[in-house]
Amino acid sequence: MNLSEKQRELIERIGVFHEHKGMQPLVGRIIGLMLVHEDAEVTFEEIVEDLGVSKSAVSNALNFLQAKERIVYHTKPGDRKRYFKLKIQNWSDELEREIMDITKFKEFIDEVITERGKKHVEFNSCLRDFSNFLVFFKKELPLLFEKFKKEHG
Amino acid sequence: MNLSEKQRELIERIGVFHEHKGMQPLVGRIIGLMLVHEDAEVTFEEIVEDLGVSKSAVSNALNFLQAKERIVYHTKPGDRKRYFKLKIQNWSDELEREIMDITKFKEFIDEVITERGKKHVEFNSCLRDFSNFLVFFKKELPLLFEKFKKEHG
DNA sequence: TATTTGGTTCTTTTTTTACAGAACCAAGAA
DNA sequence: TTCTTGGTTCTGTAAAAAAAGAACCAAATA
Repeated sequence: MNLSEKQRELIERIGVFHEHKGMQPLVGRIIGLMLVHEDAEVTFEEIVEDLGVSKSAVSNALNFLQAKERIVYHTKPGDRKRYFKLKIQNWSDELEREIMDITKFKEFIDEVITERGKKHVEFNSCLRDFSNFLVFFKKELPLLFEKFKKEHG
Repeated sequence: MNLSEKQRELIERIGVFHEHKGMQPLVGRIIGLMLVHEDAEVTFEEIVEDLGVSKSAVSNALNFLQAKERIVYHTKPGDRKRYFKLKIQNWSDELEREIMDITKFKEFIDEVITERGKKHVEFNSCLRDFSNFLVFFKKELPLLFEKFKKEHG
């Protein structure tokens, strides 16, 4: 698509952001490219050209993104190319899942609580407090998402 | 402290959980050890012995955890050793920060919106929707944390 | 049937991460 | 003053992650 310097740099920053979430560099950059691309969709070879990476790397990255349900592709009649685009409709669900994953730490805390001796009363009580907070949080979070859906979308 | 097989295994799982957040393996295991340890605090050499790792690795990991304000240490009179423990009191603040970090993605979306052409109306409108959701979410999240603090702690 | 296209898979290479080991340093203790 | 202790720093290295490259495959085309 002949990206401007500004676009390239934005793609890089979006890439780094996703690296921090544990994604591999190219995966993040592909997300960036799809966001920035004027057509909002890209083909396999466009990625290879625009990001200057190998076919194998692109193949793996795209399959990963599909497995994670972050992208989908469609095809056009008489054209064997796949046109990939982001599944942005489900981003709020994605966000909810992501936050819920963080709260899975509660499982460990509870296990620690039952496993620990009674010795350190204050520490144990801190752990219980946080566990209780997570119970509260896990209950409230979905309500928050619903609230928005009612008020808006 | 002579850890049981069960404790070791729990430490490993807590370690892996933290690896998924981008921490390096040893850092996660140290957090696990501090959680499981009956004294709720550990010394430098205890970590070296219990986790079977080098002094340099421990030194780096502990300095990292201090820089991130995840641990603190105190000393005992006539004892040069440092006793490290988790700052668990601030875990809910930590969680709030962590979630807020995720929502920083809004900055990129907004930048993408201003940078993109008007061509793909639906895609653009999806982006705006999600950006608006994040505005809502960033406003509501702190209220949720406050709500708990009022109702409980 | 041979060739091109779009993409996959397998192996190799490069790069980065995570840690080990040794030398080192400062503060007490002997 | 020398030695020990608790910890740091620097350099090397093993292992893992990320990507390259080439061979490959299936579908469509010539």
